[in-house]
Amino acid sequence: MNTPKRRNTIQKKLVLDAVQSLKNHPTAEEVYRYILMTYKNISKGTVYRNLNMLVAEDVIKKVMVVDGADRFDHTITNHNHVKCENCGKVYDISSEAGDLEEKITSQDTEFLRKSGFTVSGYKIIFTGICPNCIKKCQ
Amino acid sequence: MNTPKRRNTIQKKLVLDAVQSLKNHPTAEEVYRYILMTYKNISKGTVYRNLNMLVAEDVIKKVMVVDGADRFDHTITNHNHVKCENCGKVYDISSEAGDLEEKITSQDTEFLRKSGFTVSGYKIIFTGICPNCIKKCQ
DNA sequence: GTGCGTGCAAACCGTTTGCAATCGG
DNA sequence: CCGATTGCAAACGGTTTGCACGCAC
Repeated sequence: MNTPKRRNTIQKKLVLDAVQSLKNHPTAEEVYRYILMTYKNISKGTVYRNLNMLVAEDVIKKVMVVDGADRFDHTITNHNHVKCENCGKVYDISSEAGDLEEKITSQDTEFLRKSGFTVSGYKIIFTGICPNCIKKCQ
Repeated sequence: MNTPKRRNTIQKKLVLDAVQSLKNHPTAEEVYRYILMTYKNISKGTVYRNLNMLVAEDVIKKVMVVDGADRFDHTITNHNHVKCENCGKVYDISSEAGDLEEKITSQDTEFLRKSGFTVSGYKIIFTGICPNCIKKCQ
C-alpha cells in the first residue's frame, strides 16, 4: 500500500481551519492572509503544500474557476458553483444538484462511453450576477 | 459605438490559420510553434494578443480547461469537451449536446434565478481516459 | 535519531504589458 | 501620415521547488 506517513503539524491544522472558517471558497492567498492574523510565521509555500495535501487526502476540494487563482472548498459533498462576474465571489448551488447530476452523467457520459472513453467525472461552473451586485448596480 | 478599427495583419491571419489547422484545441504555445515553422519572425506576445482579439471578435473560442494553459477552439458553435487525464488532449463532444444544454439551463439556472441570481451561462468539462490511451494502457 | 514538513527565496509557467519601431489604411 | 499592431523583453500573478533547518514521531 502507499500510505505515506503524514504528520500533524500546526501549520496543516491552521490551513484546514482557515478553509473551514473562510466559507466562501477562499484562494490560497486568502487562506495565507487569514492564518497570518493569528500565526505570524507561516510561509506561503507551506500554505500551498498543505492545501494540495488536503485535496489529495480528500479533506477539501479544489473548485474549478474560469480564470484567476484556484479556490478551495471545505465542503466535500458534490455540488456546483456560480461565479459572480461582477464581484468575483463563488457561491454554492446546494439545490437540486442531485437531479442535475443524474441527467448529466446519464446522458453525456453515455455518448462518451459509446465513443470509447472512460468517463471519470465532470466539472461545471455557472456565471452570472449575484443578488448583492444586482442591488448595487440598480 | 465602440468598434475599434481593426487591421488585417499577416500575423493575425497566421494565428487564425493556425487555430483552424491545429484542430485539437491548441494552446497559445502550440499556435506559436506552428506559426514559427513557416514564419520565423513572430513573437509570442503577438500570438497572445491576436488570440485574445479573435476571441473578443467571436471568431474563435477559449476552452475552459481544469488546469494548464488556455486552449483555443476554431469551432464557435456550442459544444462541450472531455479532457483525457492521461495524455491531456481535449476532445469535442459533438453529440446530443443540445439536449443536455436544455436540461442544464432549465434546471439549475431556474434554481439560481429563484435565489436572485442573473445567470449568463455555464461551462462544463468532462474528465476521463480517451480511446487511444485505453489501448496503450492495456 | 530519522526523515517529513517547514521557512525562505528563487524558479517556474502562462500570460500581459511598456516601449520604440513598423506598416496597414 | 496617423495610429493600430508588431517584436522584444521585462514584469506579472499564481504556484512549485531546492535547500538547510527544525520539529513530530
